[in-house]
Amino acid sequence: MPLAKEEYLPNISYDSVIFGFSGEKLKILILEYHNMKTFALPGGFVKIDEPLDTAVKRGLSERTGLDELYLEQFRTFGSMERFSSEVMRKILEEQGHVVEDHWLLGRFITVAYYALINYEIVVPTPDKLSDSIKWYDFDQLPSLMMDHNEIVEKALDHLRMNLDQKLLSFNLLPERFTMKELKQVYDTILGETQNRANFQRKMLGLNILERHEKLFTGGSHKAPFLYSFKKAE
Amino acid sequence: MPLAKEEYLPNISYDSVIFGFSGEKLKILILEYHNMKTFALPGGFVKIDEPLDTAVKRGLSERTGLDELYLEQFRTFGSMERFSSEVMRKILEEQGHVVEDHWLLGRFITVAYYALINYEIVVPTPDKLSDSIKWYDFDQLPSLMMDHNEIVEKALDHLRMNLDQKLLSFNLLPERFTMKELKQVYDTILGETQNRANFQRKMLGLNILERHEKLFTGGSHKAPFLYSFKKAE
DNA sequence: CCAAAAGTGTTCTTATTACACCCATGA
DNA sequence: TCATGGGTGTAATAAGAACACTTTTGG
Repeated sequence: MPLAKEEYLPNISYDSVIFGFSGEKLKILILEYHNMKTFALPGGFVKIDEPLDTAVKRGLSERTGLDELYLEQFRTFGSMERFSSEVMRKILEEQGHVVEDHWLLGRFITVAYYALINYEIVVPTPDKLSDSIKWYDFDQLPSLMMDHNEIVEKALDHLRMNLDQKLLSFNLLPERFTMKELKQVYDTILGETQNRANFQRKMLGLNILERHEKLFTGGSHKAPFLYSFKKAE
Repeated sequence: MPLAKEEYLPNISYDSVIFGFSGEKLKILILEYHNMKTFALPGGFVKIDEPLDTAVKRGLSERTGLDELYLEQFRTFGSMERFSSEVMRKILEEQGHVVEDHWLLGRFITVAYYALINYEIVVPTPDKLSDSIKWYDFDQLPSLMMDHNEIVEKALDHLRMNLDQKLLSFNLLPERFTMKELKQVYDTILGETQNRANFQRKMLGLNILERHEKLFTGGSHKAPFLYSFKKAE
């Protein structure tokens, strides 16, 4: 029996905003409940004896197949407006659960996390209550259940802050990458085009990059250097 | 019956780091459990139908007598190490509660908030489980229960970030204040002395201050201007 | 007239920005 | 030798830090 009452803490959930990037567009992982036209962020619950962080990692690993994800907690949402038992009731009925007094119908306080990954190396897997999970372009998100649209906005605000220090942790780029690829990550996430020359100088000035051999692509132009993030310090 | 099981969400608590300032030292509000030599941050629990933010405001209002406090949520702590039922058991026994299977002995995920107030206008009131609550100098905190020392450190990190925008919201200074008083707030919270001339220029440059009449203290020196924060925009 | 504290100026240094220039590459 | 993209240079401006100078005040 999945989601048994005895296994989980009641009234506490987590929701995760999983940003995906692969060269050009910023995407977000959204799941859809079976036959419901109801969209939501991938989330889950915390087991009785499980650390919160572990619960989130477990849930994401199940849905993306990735371990070693860099997750950042950014906010906990606990208003009453965010709770709507009607939607949850329909979802449970659709699944054939006994609905009266089901613990999932209660009010939940949710801890929100975000992650950033390369969506090309991920095959999303739906959870027990939903039947589809897909990447959506960030600027074409459907309307999400409860306060999930608000959670996405707040997540992006946090992602944009101090991107420099975070990019090291996200394993978003290949081991070795060009300055152009790195700039493309910034441009997409920040939603604005940086100046090429100044971006290069700023990145090199941060002293977090190591320069390697040049990359010859066959294009009729100067070959760019490859870089990698410096290990440790 | 206080803290009845039916009234509150289980497994969820909040803890608050209440910074106090009044001219020179930064202090923190710490409570001590009866006869226990156990020190803790003031915290509390969320009622079944109560928004999280409201619960925190309620708890703080009970302990400081202040409403309209500006509270900022900064992190949620959910590890297993933070939970130690031994300490809680002793506290409950001391109060004469029936201890076996008490809901407060379970594992708690706690949402942490901080606030900053003028400690001279506050008479702290202990909560139901403790019998004393006092201001402690920030640099002379006792060892706190569970992970509360860690929570204090993290709170200070967040308080120090973007202090400019927050000072408006904290009702810390009197309606009208001198530049010297404002600088003293910064110096104390940031733990380092700012340059007087540059501080003045920076503050005036932020365009959040209104200049009023001069303050004549009787001191044998130039009288400083009084300032207030600009309302709205 | 003096000391103390407040206000303002000056200079030096360090980011940030915008744009120009030269170099390597393959067709 | 040309177009393309990549690397570096330069000048203008803005922001920050350090310190000096002048003004106001009461004794």
